[in-house]
Amino acid sequence: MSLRHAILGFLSLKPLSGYDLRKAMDASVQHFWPADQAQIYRTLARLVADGLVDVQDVDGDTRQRKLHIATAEGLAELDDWLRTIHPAEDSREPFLIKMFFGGRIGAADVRALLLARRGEAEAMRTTFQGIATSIPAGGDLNTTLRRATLLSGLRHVEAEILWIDETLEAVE
Amino acid sequence: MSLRHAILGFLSLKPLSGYDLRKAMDASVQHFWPADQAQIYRTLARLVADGLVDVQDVDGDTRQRKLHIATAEGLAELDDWLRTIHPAEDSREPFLIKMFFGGRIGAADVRALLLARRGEAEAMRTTFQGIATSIPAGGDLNTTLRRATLLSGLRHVEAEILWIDETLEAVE
DNA sequence: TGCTTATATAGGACTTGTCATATATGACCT
DNA sequence: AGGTCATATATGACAAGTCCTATATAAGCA
Repeated sequence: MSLRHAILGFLSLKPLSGYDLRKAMDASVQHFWPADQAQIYRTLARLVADGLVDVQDVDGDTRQRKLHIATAEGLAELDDWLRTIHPAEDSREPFLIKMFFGGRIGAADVRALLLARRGEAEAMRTTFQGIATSIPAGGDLNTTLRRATLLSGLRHVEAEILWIDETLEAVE
Repeated sequence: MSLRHAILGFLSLKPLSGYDLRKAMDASVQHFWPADQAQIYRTLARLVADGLVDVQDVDGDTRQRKLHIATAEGLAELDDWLRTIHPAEDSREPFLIKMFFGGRIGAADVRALLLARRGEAEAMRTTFQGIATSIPAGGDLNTTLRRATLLSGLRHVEAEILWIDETLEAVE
């Protein structure tokens, strides 16, 4: 249920419409929290119902957007969540299921799967590197942490590429 | 929808009851595909309805278990899936959302989150290392690939630990 | 003027997975 | 004989997310 808190996080920065929220998330946290448009609106509605977010219709504007503002309770809830130490959630890796039963399809086909994945990982590495170098190290805490979320993605694709090469060699 | 294929994979090795399946999955693929008991039984029922798995009641046995056997179509479906190159799925990392908005709670609390996560990652590294060393390298394709799924987990926790240390330093 | 695109919100149907609970029996122990 | 544990299967209620579709308006362009 982290979308709730991701949304509260964005609203803690400034009031946003559902539409803006979607764009903001796509532009920043998409690689570790891809958000579905329908889900954003539904979660927003839920947050409003729970009193963690206020809505304000914008009439003076050109568009009929609904500005969402985090309430004091919303911010308190966000900070509580941020400070809580949650155990790591388990991840699902369909690709590893394929590897686990790869014996059925033989080494050649397994190599093809690994190479395809390697290509994807390389592309992601390039993307992450490009964005990461655009954020200089040594900024304030916010910048440092936002940079860190990117580096996390980068470190994991790097590890993935290394693992693929290692596995490719083992399958040889 | 990979549980379907994970199940087909296990049934391709030998017929199993839902109960056995759960134990087999917990003992081998749990770290990349944790399976819920209810979900296993429901998916099994679905596979039977789809003609990919046959059921056989075991009467002679002490227990009233239902042996599940992959049909020819089931195995064909499994192999098709194994050979298909699927694009990597996006992962959700609640922890990174916390990092992204960590500026709200300050460096000290962020460090606490990172250290807690580091502890978990270290524990997982130890577990993975223990199991990985029990599987010697250089076996047949099946063994190599099963070892590879473990090494994948190991490489990723290693990367995670490195990233945590890097981030801890940046937050200093 | 008409076409397309971006803005903006929302509901329906569905899938996957989780959590709790129900049920029943055989095995083992005291 | 009674209690507990492992075996074995299954359902109900729910949460979270995906995909598709509907709706409406403003902006920009040809």
